[in-house]
Amino acid sequence: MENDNQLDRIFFALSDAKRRSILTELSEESKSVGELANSFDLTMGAVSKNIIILEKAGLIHKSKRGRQVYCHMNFDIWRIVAKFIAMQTKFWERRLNELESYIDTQALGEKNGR
Amino acid sequence: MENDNQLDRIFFALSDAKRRSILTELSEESKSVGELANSFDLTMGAVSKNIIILEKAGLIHKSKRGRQVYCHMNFDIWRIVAKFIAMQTKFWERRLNELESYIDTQALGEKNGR
DNA sequence: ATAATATTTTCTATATATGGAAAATGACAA
DNA sequence: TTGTCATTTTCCATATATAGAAAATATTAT
Repeated sequence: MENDNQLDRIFFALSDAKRRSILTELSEESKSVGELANSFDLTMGAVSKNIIILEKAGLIHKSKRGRQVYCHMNFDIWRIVAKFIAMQTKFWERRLNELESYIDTQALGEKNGR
Repeated sequence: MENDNQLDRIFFALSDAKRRSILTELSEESKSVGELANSFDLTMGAVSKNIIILEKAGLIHKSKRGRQVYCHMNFDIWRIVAKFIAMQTKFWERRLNELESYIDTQALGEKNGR
């Protein structure tokens, strides 16, 4: 299963409260590494490293504006997580399948709209 | 956030492909530690340790039948994961909130029905 | 060119994760 | 009781994660 490593990286990235907080901030709005470092009690180096973990998991992506690096949430990656949940949970299966196809159409909209 | 450690444990438990495979097997049917050890190329000790990680995350629970320890999937724990996803993903928020209340009623049914 | 700013990388130390092998525990059977 | 089976625990070695501090890189400003 080639996709397994991707899930490994996603779930590992999510297994740390600091990284989840970073994601929560980024789900509000995109921020630079420095802005994120101010929000958390961490050096810039530490934040930078955590951001790389989130990036390798595909949960965020970066863009340069001047000397600042802005981090943006990748909303459509959550489709993979939802698919995994659907596989585990018999009860919700039908409901999550609906959700999944909804996400698929949203992901398309994302690619065209942003 | 007292709940953070719980999420840490859940996502960390899910960050390993072997443990996810164990969960997939258990979502089909409950199995003993030995049966699980046969399915994977691991010693019983190693499987036992991974099962403890899944247990501490609340993803499974155990029951003894004779000298065998049977592992059962905890379906309702996924509610917490779904809630986290909902917080991150603006687009699906409304859909996931529906899902969440569906899960809440299912979780109640679980407690009475099993 | 030089300085200042934002970020990444390197170095270092500490902590945690992992699994095998073997000892220990617990439960049943004769 | 003694032996056997299923599981857990301990011990050990190896690998990875983490963050701070300082050096390196890249970009803008003077």
